[in-house]
Amino acid sequence: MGRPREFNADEALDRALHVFWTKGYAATSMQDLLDAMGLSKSSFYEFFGSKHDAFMAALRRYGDREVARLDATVCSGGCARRLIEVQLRSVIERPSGEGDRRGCLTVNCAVELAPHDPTVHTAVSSHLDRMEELFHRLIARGQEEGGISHRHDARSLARYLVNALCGLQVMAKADRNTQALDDVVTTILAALD
Amino acid sequence: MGRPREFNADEALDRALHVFWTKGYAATSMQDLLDAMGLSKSSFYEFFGSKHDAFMAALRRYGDREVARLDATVCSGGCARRLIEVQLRSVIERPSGEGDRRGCLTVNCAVELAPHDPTVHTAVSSHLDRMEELFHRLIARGQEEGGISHRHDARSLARYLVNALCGLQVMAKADRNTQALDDVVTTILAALD
DNA sequence: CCCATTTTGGACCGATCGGTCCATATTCTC
DNA sequence: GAGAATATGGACCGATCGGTCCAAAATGGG
Repeated sequence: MGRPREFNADEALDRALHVFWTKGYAATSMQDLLDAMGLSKSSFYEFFGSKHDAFMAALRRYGDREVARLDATVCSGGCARRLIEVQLRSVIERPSGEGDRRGCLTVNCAVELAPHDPTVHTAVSSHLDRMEELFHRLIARGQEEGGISHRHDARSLARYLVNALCGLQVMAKADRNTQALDDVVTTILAALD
Repeated sequence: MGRPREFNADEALDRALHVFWTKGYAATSMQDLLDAMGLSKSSFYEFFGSKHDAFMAALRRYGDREVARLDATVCSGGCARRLIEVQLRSVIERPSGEGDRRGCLTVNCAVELAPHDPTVHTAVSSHLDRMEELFHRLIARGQEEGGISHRHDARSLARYLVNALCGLQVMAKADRNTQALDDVVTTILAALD
């Protein structure tokens, strides 16, 4: 009953996600959002509540997706050591000149908003926790299978990798040269030997 | 000749730096700046040109200071390995509840602005380059003295440490728990053995 | 076909944005 | 103390900020 919605809510949220991801929260205006989402102000406020609400929805969707992606990787059953390498390299392999260098939305939010916005802080923490957990599982498996040494315990290695990954996200945003990033990944991975 | 300035330009810039560092560029309004710096709009625009100009001046001052600090550390002649550990721990040792979790302004800018602002990108690159260079010197010395192994070459280790440091800055902003950060630092440092 | 229900476009809101401008205030030189 | 030079306070600018509101439009059920 009632007038039917003229837009796809999922798609609209994805477009909002893309804008926030590219420009950051503060630098994104309502007009930016409405233009990208292709809906009117009243529809936006009806369905998303506020700029901040929409942002939180987008951030949570982003986190869930990233976690699901890593989860699928972990469950794929490939060589743990190799899967970790692929995960690290995927961060730096976007060609230097390419596009917006959006980086990782969670890292972006950790930097821009987490210190002052408890809601964002919670979402960021949750994402990092889940990433750490998945890496932990992956590393434990790698250690059982022998591809990863027991020099460090799995928990420490998981935390270490999350940290390294966040560092790489920053390096990629700063557009560091490819050779340097390659050195970094190689050195990071040596901790698994 | 002419009416004398009523404020200290260095001090005013430092106050602006503090605001940008705490709130980020976009979230800092002119009013925020004027309040913190204690000067009028006309004085601000007379001496700093624009919000963006003032920001760049603050960012460069910050970078120079951080580089000078690390340089002093490197030149202090202490045990290289130990100096590196201190440098890493200094990032995470601010009590979790304390203050604003401002992190590192260069990392903040790399994330918020570098992808879209060439001037910022240049300043960030310069800072990271100089940090890498100082770490390189420190590591090379540590390898000569024997406190750091030759398992990795000094250049790669320097880049690896810059990356790790940026990761820790993100973790600190996200207010990760102390135990986890400690694990990370320990694991990072193992690369020097 | 009419009404209840829901969505939509867009006018409108006060506040604030970064920035300009100028009259006034304060100094120094002569 | 007159006049050149510089600094300051604050009025003022158009644009934009995030958000509200309501009349018009579009649907389904009766």
